[in-house]
Amino acid sequence: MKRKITLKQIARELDVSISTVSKALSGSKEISEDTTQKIQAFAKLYNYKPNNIALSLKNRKTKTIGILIPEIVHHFFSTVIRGIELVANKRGYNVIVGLSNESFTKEIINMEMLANGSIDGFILSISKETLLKQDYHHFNATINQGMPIVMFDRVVNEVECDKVIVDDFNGAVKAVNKLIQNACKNIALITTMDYVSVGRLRTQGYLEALENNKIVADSNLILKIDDSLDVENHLEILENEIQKFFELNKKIDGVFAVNELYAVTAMKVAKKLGLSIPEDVQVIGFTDGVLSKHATPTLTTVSQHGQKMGEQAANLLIDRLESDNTEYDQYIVNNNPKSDFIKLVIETEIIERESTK
Amino acid sequence: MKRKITLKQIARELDVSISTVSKALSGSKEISEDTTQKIQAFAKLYNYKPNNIALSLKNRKTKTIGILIPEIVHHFFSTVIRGIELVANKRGYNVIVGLSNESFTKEIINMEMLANGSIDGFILSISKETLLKQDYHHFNATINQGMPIVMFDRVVNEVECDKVIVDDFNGAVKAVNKLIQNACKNIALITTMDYVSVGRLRTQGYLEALENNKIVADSNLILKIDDSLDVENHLEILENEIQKFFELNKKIDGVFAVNELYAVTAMKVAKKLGLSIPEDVQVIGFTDGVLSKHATPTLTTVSQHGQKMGEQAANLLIDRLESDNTEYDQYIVNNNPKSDFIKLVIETEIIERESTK
DNA sequence: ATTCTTAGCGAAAACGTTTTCGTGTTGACA
DNA sequence: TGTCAACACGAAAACGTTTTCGCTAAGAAT
Repeated sequence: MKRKITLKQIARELDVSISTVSKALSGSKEISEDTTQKIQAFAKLYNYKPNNIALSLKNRKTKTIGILIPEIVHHFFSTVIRGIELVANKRGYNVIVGLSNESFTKEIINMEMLANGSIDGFILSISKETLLKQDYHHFNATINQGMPIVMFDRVVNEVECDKVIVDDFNGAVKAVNKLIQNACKNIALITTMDYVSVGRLRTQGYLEALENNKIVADSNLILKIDDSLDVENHLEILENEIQKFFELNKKIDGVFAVNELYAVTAMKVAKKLGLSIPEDVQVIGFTDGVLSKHATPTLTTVSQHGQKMGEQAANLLIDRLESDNTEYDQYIVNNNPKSDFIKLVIETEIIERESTK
Repeated sequence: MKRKITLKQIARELDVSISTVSKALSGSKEISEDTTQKIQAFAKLYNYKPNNIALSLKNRKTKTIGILIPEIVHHFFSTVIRGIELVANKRGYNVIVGLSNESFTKEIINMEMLANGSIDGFILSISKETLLKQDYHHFNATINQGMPIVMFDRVVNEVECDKVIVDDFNGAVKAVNKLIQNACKNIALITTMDYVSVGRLRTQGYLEALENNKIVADSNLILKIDDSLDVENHLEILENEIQKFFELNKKIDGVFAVNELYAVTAMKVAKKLGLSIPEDVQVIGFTDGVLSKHATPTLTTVSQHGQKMGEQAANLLIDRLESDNTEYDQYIVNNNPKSDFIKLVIETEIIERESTK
């Protein structure tokens, strides 16, 4: 087994100095043609590649991006990672992943583990617990140490940094508008109980669309699911809740759900109750994941373009990293309220499938 | 903005030497109580944390694991990552992710990007293209440089390293046995065309189970899908193929599919043809993903325990990294054919749901 | 009074780079 | 013959650590 070769070894072997080797390999014209040839050949033979860690230390940049997300077994988040990895790789960066598992503490631990030189900047989405606690000091502390952050999806005004969000509000408006255009008269909303997250914006969009169309919102038509409990593993509970909801509101002819799980479950229940989709009830769900594509009938959704979000976030971060750093420091030093942090809004798109007419 | 503070700065500020600061912070009893107190207080005040890159360079280990997988928007792979991240974090390691996107070249590029000091070892699953090419030199080259690799799921005998695999063969046997016990007489197999991957083992398991039960395999009951084309985005093609298959083989009363997509599509088609599940046809799919859980009816599956695979793989790798390295080097140097590389087999489990009786 | 310990600290090397600044040799030119 | 430029290369610093070794001074032991 031959360990990776270093400049020093090449130098010793070829009886020149380390500096000469370094220069020869970078093609400096300070070194004679002869020596350069010899050194390059030798290096190639032994497959010399500069040690990244040494470079990182010297350059004080790691060419690595830290991703910190609540969960990875999740269609949306994994598409975002794919987007980030795509442009990161293209631009010469690596990607290191940390999972907060929706926990405040794990989020902090992960940040501290990475913020000590391992990465050049963060791309993250805030954990539920952090959103509940409304404690964002760790983000600000990181930024104050000169490490840029780009937040996506679950963002927060209290932290000044670049952000990439999906237009939850207008996505919901579009969806509900579509149902209204499709002649739905009694549109139900299935949403989450906790109002901290993006769910709130989607609910607001629902209300806005109704109002715009001069429809009076009926609170009976709004079902709030307690998503603190682990729904994924207690599907019966979800199903029962939705079934009761349907039975209490027989007139429902349209459903807008804030995620695809609620949407497909609603379809399942509706079919069970003898309703046909889309004839009797039309359904639209937020988030375009695997479930939507393969449900029967296939589900019309509001796509969030996760991959695109990831790409944009990565570009934003790398642009910032590679722009003149003194500039960035200025922002921080001045604590300039109208500093030009960018907030990118990714437009949603309605993917029409069989669950709507 | 205050950049992260270093030992040197603390030393200068407190008018001691760098070594003294380092020792004081690590609680060396070489330093007097007084000085230690003073230094520790100062360090805490300025939130000193040692620079990871410098430590990596000094210790010649990064405490980082490289994961290289074909795809991340994929339930199985993301559960594996979750498992890896879990134990990695617990044992003080970070996790850096590279995606090969099923491409041989991207796999190599990614490996080279990471193998130059950025990580201590790899956990990877081989890309389809690499399996087709049967070119594994990059794996062996990496191992020869002293960097351990743990392969999972898609492994290959040509590379000597630790491996974690799921028992595809027996998983398939179990599944088909279950169908037979449930009185299925004509069990169809829906598998993939390319015989390189794990699909082959599952097919063999199917055949074995039939034979064990003295059932003669009928080649008409085997449908091979060409998975070189992008099935996910051309569901109609898949659906049509399966429909034709069903129409040609009316006697089918059981289906074993090598992945959940094929299984749910089979269910969809069966229902369309007026067959009820599980009364007329029973279905079992390999891989327990989101689709299975939410299909109607819910799908009985062979679970691969992805998270567990990830955990085992991570433990294997970290054990190797932290065991006396000279030992490991021995294996490589001697190129010992019966060297104790470990091959862990994760047992599959049948998750019974509504698609079987 | 001399030697020996020991406590408390600093200097320096090492990890693997890149880069700046010297330095010695050669040949040309006056 | 002496001066100078150009060429080819090496020494050393720097990035931020840890650790080994050495040094000094004070007190203990002889």
